[in-house]
Amino acid sequence: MGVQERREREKEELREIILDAASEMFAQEGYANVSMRKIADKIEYSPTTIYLYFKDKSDLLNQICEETFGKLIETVAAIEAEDSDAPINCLQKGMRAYIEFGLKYPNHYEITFITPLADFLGKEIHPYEGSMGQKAFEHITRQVVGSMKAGQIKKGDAATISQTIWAAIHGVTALLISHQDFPFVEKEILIDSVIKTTIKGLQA
Amino acid sequence: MGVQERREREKEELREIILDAASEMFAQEGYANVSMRKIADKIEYSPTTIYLYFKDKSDLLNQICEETFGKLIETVAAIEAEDSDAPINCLQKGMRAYIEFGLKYPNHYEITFITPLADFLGKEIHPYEGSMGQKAFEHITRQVVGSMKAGQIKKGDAATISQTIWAAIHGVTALLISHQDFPFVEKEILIDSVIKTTIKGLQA
DNA sequence: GAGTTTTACTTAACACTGTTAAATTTTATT
DNA sequence: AATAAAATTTAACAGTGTTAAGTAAAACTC
Repeated sequence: MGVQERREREKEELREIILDAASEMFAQEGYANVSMRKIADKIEYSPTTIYLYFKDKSDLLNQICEETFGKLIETVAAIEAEDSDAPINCLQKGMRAYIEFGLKYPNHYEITFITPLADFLGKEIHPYEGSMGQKAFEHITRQVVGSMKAGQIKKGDAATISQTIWAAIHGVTALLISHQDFPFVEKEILIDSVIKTTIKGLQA
Repeated sequence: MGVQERREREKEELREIILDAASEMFAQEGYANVSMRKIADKIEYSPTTIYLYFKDKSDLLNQICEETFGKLIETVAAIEAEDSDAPINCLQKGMRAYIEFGLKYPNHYEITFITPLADFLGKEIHPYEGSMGQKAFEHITRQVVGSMKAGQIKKGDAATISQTIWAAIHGVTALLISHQDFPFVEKEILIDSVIKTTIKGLQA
C-alpha cells in the first residue's frame, strides 16, 4: 500500500513548489506586490489550489519565514561551530552575520522581521513557542551566556542583554532596508559602529 | 475680492479634515486596513474627492508622516529647551522620548518609520531633503555634537554616531511594536538597557 | 474491467481594493 | 438670468483575497 505514501510525497512536492515560487516572488517584488493569482500563474495551477495547501496568504508568508529563519540559523550555527574564538568574538561575528543576512535577502528579512503585525489584523498570530524564531534567538542567548561566563561582558539578565543586542542589530538592518532614501554614512562603517558600540556598552 | 481667499481657506479646511480622518483611522486600524472608501465614508464625501486633495493613498500617508514627525520634533525640542542638564542627559532623555513616542502612537510610528519601501514600489519616493524627518534627525545630531564637545561621549564622526543611536532606539521601538508575540522582558527594563548600553558604548 | 467513492483541482462568483474619465451639481462671474 | 469655472459625484476598470459549488482524475471495490 505504498500508494498513500506516494500521494503524500506528491502533495509535499507541490507544497514545496508553491512555497518556492512564492518565496522567490515575495523576495523579488515584495509581499504586498505579489498576488495569489500571480503565484498561481507562475506554478501553472489555479489560484484556489494554493488554498488547499495554505490557509491564506499570510500563512504562506509565515511558512516562508520559518524557512528563512532556518537559513539564518544555519549561518549562525556555522559560526558557533568553529568555536576556536573567544565567545565575545563569536557573538560579534554572529551579529555581523545577522545584519548581512538581512541585507542579502532584504525582502525576506522584511517579511520575517519588519512587516508589522498590523498588516495581519484579524489573522491568526503564529505562536512563538517552538518556532524557528525561538531557535534563532536562542543562539544569541547562548553566545551571550558564554561571553558572560568568560567574563567578557558584564553579568546580568541574559534575556535582557540578548534582547538589547537584537534591538541594535535589527535596528540597523531595518533602517538600511526600509529607508533607502536616507543619507546614511557608508554602510560598513555604520554596521561596524553599531556592533562595536553595543559590545562596548555591554562590557564589564 | 476676498472670495478667492475664502475658497482657498475652505479647500485647506477640507484637506485638513481628510488628513485628520485618515490619520486617526490609520493609527487605529493600520494603513493596510483602511481603504479610501472607508475614509470617504467617515468624512461623508465620495471616495474620489480625496484624489482632488491628495495624489494617491501613499501621498496621504506621507503627509500624515510629516505631521507625526512634527509632533515628535516638538517633544524633543521641548527637552532640548530645558537645557539645564548636561548634554549627555539631554541626549538620553531624547532617546527615551523617541521610544515612548513610538510606543504611544504605534500605528503612526509604523507608517512613518517601519513600513518598508517595498509596499510602495512604483510610488514616488518622497525626498528626504527638507522633510520633517531630516529635521528630527538633526535634533539627534545636535545633541550628539553637544555631548561630544562636552567630552561626554567619544570624539568621532557625528553622523555615524547619530545613526548608531537611531539604529538602537528604532530597533527596540520597532521590535516592541511589530513582535508583540515575542516574550520580551519587562518593557521598561529593555528600554533602559538599550539606552544605557548605547550611551556606555559611546562614552570616551 | 465496470461502477463507486475519494481526492485533487478548477470555474464562477462575492465583496472588496485603488484609481481614472466622464457627467453633474454647485458656486462665482458677467 | 445666462455663462463660465470649480467642486464633487457617478460609473467603471482592472485588480485583490477568498469561498462554494462543480468537474476531472485517481484509487478502491466488486
